Amino acid sequence: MPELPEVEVLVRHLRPLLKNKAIRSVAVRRARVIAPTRLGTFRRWLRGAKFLGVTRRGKYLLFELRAVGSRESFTLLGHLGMTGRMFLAPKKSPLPKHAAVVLELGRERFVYEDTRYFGRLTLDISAAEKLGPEPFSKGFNPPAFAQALSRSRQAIKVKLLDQSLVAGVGNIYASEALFRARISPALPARKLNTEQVRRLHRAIREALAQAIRFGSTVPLRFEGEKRDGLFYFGRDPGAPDYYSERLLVYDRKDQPCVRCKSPIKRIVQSARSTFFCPRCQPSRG
DNA sequence: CACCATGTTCCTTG
DNA sequence: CCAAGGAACATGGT
Repeated sequence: MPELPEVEVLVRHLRPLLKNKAIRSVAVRRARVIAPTRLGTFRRWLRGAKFLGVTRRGKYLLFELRAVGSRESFTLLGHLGMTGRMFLAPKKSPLPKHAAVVLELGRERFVYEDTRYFGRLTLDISAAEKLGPEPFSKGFNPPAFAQALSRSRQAIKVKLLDQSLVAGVGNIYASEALFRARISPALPARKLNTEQVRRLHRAIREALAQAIRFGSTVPLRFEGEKRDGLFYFGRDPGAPDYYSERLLVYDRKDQPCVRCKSPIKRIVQSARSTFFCPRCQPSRG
């Protein structure tokens, strides 16, 4: 369930639930997800520590914690990879098959589960320090964006996945932003003109903001077992299905473009699917 | 069996 | 040193 909007919605959900809760015990069921932190180190730092807050940077979750009797706080870094989930569940509730880390909080437990184990929950925060600007920050502006694009011959769609360019855009919202900006995903990054850079800058913000708004509005079930193609969160049974109105091009191969009715095309770039409308997003023009 | 999947990192090549 | 491409990681759905 990754990409910035999903992480943002999750962080807003977890923040009040975790605030001031202390970790009574730590269970690491899959050591790879805490790497490169060692098991002993991980347990020593977390056991007894209290959650002060939760924030987001790109697709990362930053848990601020403080050890008992200490005035210094430290950061636990989370990432959901492709299939990660983080949620609170009642104490002794059945653990999912791929529960990777479980933190006992008293009446409740914090569960990080991840089917493919591509995600992380670690004390090594170096990955988050290499990220580019947050999409809603002043640091992400058209001139700086243009400058960053100007040195790359890569297709703009591929370049958007580079987290040092702008943090948080993933495979879904890269296609969505390019559709909104009416720019071909195959256009080399350095070929975008000033107007296109402006449109793309705006489209990225709009695609992400709209998704956050959507995720904040719809009832979500964070501990869900199954993905539902909606937010990749679980959803309450019977909740209305807004999926058809949510994503404009992603996963819509052969379906009519919402703007011009031409069939949406799927291409592969750097071994990943890209969806676009060949008429609204022409290679030239 | 084949192909697909929301991500990042490491290794190689130019 | 840098940019770019591809494999690897691990599991499940269709």
